[in-house]
Amino acid sequence: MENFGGDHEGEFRKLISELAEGRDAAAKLQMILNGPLPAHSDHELLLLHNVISSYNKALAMLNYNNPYSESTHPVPPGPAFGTESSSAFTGSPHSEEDSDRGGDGSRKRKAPRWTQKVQACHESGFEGYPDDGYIWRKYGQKDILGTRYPRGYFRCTHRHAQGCLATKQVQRSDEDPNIFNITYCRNHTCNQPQTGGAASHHQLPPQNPAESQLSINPITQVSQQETIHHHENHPLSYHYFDDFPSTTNAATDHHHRYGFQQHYDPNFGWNASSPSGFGLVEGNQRALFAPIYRLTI
DNA sequence: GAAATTTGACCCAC
DNA sequence: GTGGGTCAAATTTC
Repeated sequence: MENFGGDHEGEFRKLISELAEGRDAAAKLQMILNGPLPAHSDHELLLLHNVISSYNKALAMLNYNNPYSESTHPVPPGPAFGTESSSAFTGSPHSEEDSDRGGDGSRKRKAPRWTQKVQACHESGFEGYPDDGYIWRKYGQKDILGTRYPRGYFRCTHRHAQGCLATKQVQRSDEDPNIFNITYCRNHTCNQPQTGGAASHHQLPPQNPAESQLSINPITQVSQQETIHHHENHPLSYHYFDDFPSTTNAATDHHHRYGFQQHYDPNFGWNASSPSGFGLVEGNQRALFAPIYRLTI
């Protein structure tokens, strides 16, 4: 934001801080309204939803133009990018892979990573981590030192067919088993169906924030519920929660459309075998997810 | 039978 | 040497 040039860094940060506080407050209110207490009208929820969305968009705009951010494109992806995902695949998978291997053939890479914390708020005992619109295939699971829950390793199901190198790691939070830490690595380069499924309504594809910045869709962004953390070096850390109107129909439709499968693991929760661990909602159960993004490049 | 998951082994960075 | 990430064979599911 050009108005924050010169010596206005403090003002800029203060402005974002105020916006973030407002959004947090609205988010808390939304969580209450979405809680187990008697249902509130859709109109009320929609209004609140719009408030949060406005905060988010303001923050996104400010941050995008933030000259003080140490990250070139610090705004992480939002759940609403699903339908826009294909246009965001601008990265070169080969170059990423090359950089991953550091030129010496090493499997350990330093590809950009970004972490999404997803809170599964459930009323019925069902829990899981949200669909991000992509179909993942689990290729490993490991117990991580110092953590209570194992870490699951997923790769894009089109890895071989289309050479998509996107991977993600899913691990339950020690502090709150309802929170899943999902670390994405590499953007998708495949052409997975994103339209029509529940995913496109709830969760953005796991795009590297550094590359998805320019594809913000303010319309779909309205239906987000997430908390955003900035790059670890970024002075700001803001959150926003947005409604996750996971209707039963949407979830089951997605299930049928993509052959949705999940298995419950007592340690790991819902283990998704296909569309990326979406919190399957059955019957009249309603699930809310609050993703938390943190760029960890 | 095809596709996905599980799980032990292997490789590599620290 | 240790821990994290990936591979690949075995197993399971559809």
